[in-house]
Amino acid sequence: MNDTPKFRRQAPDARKKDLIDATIRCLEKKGSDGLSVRSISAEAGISVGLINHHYPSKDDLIADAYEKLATDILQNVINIVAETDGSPREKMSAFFKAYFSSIVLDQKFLRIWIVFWYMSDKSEKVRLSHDKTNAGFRRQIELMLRNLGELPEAPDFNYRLAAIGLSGMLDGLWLEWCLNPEIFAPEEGLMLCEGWVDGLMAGAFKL
Amino acid sequence: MNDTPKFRRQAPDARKKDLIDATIRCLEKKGSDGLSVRSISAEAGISVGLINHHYPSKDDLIADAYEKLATDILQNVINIVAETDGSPREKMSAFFKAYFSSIVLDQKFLRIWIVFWYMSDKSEKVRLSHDKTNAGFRRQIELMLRNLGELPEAPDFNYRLAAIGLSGMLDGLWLEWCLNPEIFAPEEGLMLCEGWVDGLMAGAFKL
DNA sequence: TTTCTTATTGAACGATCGTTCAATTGTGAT
DNA sequence: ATCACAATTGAACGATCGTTCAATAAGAAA
Repeated sequence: MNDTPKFRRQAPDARKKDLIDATIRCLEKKGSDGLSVRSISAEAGISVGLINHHYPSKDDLIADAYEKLATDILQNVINIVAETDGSPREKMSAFFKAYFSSIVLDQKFLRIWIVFWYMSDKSEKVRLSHDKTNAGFRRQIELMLRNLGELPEAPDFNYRLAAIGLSGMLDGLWLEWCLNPEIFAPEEGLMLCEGWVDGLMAGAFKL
Repeated sequence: MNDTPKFRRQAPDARKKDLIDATIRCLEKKGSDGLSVRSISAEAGISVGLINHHYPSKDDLIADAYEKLATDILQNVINIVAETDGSPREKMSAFFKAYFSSIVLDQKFLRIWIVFWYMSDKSEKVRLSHDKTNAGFRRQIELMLRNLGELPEAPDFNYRLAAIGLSGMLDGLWLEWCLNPEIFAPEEGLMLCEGWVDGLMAGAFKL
């Protein structure tokens, strides 16, 4: 009679990938209102029950989505830096340019991040995803600063402390721009970070 | 027979103050789990219905609590700076010292702030409280930078841009320290900010 | 003491939440 | 073509949410 199937079966791994993507899309579009299993399953085009078939709880899905999105964003930036041939200083500039583009500087990301942070307070799983991705970001910053610091013309400075300062400034500017993009332009944020690194290389800080 | 009253009446203003305080205490203690009217009313020692008698909705109470807490914290810092006699540069240092003390740098505040940010996405009222208090913070930073810039030995720099850079660094370090206090010590954050201002006054940045 | 105002209570309501599970059905293996 | 497995469905459950509102009673005014 009716030979159009009511649903399509998928292998667990493929379905989980779909669910993760749907979760990210859902949080992008609806923010904290997109956090419910019904909202996510509607976005994924599947029934409510399927989420708990593939995940022990909603929190595990959120944690996976967190890790996927954060890793993707960082990887996008890293790829752009890797494609740039040049000195460590030029690579740092390439990093800033990518960071202050819509690859990172996008209000939808803060909208999602707030939900992740909110969930981190409730769920151990989400907090673990947070810690892992945060460490990856800081490691990347520190690596670039180390390459800078090993140049012959570079003054002595504390790599760890410099990485904290720079990622603090990056995070802070990202946060503030997302909270209110009218306060300053992305290029101004970029200029502030370039200036900070110039100051560092000129020995203006005692680190 | 029983002459101990079942409850004590309070004037609306006094009761609202109690509710605001209870909300802040509740969010401090329980984070996002302390957001419900039942949780808040239990903390305040009153019945569930009373909140909606004094506030049209829960969001209005949250917005009031946001504004109260943010204003109080900023005021505490301003008071300490005001008590400090000295040059604009010394006042800036007093500000940093207060900022990197538990007056501002306290994990419980981020826990509360995440709830506020989370609510900002849902409630226009909460977002207004956020915008207002954020502007007050930035205004204070810019004022101190202006006092610095008007010194005869100061180089020319853009006050607005400098305020964005400094408050970005302050916000970012606050956020990162609260997310994971083991990454760096408060004194290190203070040192980074002092170094940034020293660089600014030495003309290391082109702002 | 009596009256009147209104702050306060707490049960009730409808909505929504995450999760469960028996029934269904797509799909590859036989 | 048939079987067996398991991916998928969707109704149902109990918990919790914010809000409403009729009943109550505290406390000032008369």
